[in-house]
Amino acid sequence: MSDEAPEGRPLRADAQSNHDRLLTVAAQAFARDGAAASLRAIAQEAGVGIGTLYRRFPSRESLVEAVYRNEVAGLCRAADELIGEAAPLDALSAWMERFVDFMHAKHGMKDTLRGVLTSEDDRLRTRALLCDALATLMDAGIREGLVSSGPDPYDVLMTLGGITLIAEDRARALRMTDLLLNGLRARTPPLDSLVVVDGRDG
Amino acid sequence: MSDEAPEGRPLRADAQSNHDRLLTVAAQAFARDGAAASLRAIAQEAGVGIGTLYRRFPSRESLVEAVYRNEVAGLCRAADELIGEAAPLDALSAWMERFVDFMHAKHGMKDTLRGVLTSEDDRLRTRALLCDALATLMDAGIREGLVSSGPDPYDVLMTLGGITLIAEDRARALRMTDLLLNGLRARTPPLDSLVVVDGRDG
DNA sequence: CGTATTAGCGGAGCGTGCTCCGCTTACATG
DNA sequence: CATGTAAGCGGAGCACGCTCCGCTAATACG
Repeated sequence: MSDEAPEGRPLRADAQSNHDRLLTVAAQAFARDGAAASLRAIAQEAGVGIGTLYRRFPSRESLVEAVYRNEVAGLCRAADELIGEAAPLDALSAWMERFVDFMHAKHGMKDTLRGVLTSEDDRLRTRALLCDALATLMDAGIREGLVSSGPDPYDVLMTLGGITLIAEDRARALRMTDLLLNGLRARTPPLDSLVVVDGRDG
Repeated sequence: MSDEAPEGRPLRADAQSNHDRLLTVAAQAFARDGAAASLRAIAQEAGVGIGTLYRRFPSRESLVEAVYRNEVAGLCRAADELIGEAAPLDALSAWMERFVDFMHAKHGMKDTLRGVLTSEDDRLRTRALLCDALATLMDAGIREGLVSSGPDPYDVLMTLGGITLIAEDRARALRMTDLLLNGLRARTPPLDSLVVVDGRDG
């Protein structure tokens, strides 16, 4: 938990220790109580004042993001592995499933996670990380002509995020993901290389 | 504002009057302050206690839903009109655009609107209304072979809802909607009625 | 009209998120 | 080691959402 190294000059020793303790306690609290965990209680359990918590993590999102940063990073790394293991569309599908499962596991943190995905705050690098991972997966599909080159990966990520935000159960989320995936597929073969032989009315 | 007629025995006269006043005041408050409008303030301005507000509208969603019920009903009615006016896919696209605009206008009410869309509460008929409207639009497309018959309209509505929840700006929401629409399209024309005449490599 | 019943009322009260600012103390410097 | 200073601390305080329950008065009925 000491792997946090904020930019700028290093934190004062006591501040760093408080920071680390907050993260540890917050991780436990979120796991135990869900996103509804009281920030006041977290601060108290970590032995700091509520003011200290808010100075270090100005928004609930920033705390959540810090707690789950490693997990998200793992999700992003998985994209590269999947590309090596499966056909592009399968890799894309599998990654989206992992994304859904990750978000689903954070049950009750939906409002917070929306903040993570949409915040303008540059310090929240998570969004950019996810976006890169998805772009990599899409590119692999585009190179093989299986995925349309039109859609912006960011839009796709947001749609995926929207799905996980609103879907109550995993099964529905996966069906919705399929819908999205279908929308991503390139229309093959190209229309102008085709002709109708047995048209039964248009 | 007196068009509210809850099921069961009619409200006592004073209760009905309070109910109506709450709706009027809430509509103004939401328009003025967004979803963040203080329910306490609304109750006070309507001249009732906070307890009364919560008894009549147990959740924030239920109040929001009541305030916007008419608007949503109009949106649903528009589906039928659009079917008469435009080709199925265009009608579907146009309706989705109206949906996006409606939600966008309710800026800041995203958490609340998610509740309206996902709540299990049967008294919130809004979701069913929207679902029916969307199903009608999809059916029109299915009959002409333009829309895939696979996807459940509810899933589609949820995806649309997810898009409007997470998209910050209208343009992005519309691009995401296009993605969804693309996922809904039937693969036309049927593959087994086609033959490649001028394939330039797959 | 008089009365009983019960639908309806309203605010005290608890726990929440978040801000603000006077106090404390770790660290650089001599 | 002594000291100045600014980085850091922490909780009082405010407004909020929501619940609970004793009080009030509208209505049904004789």
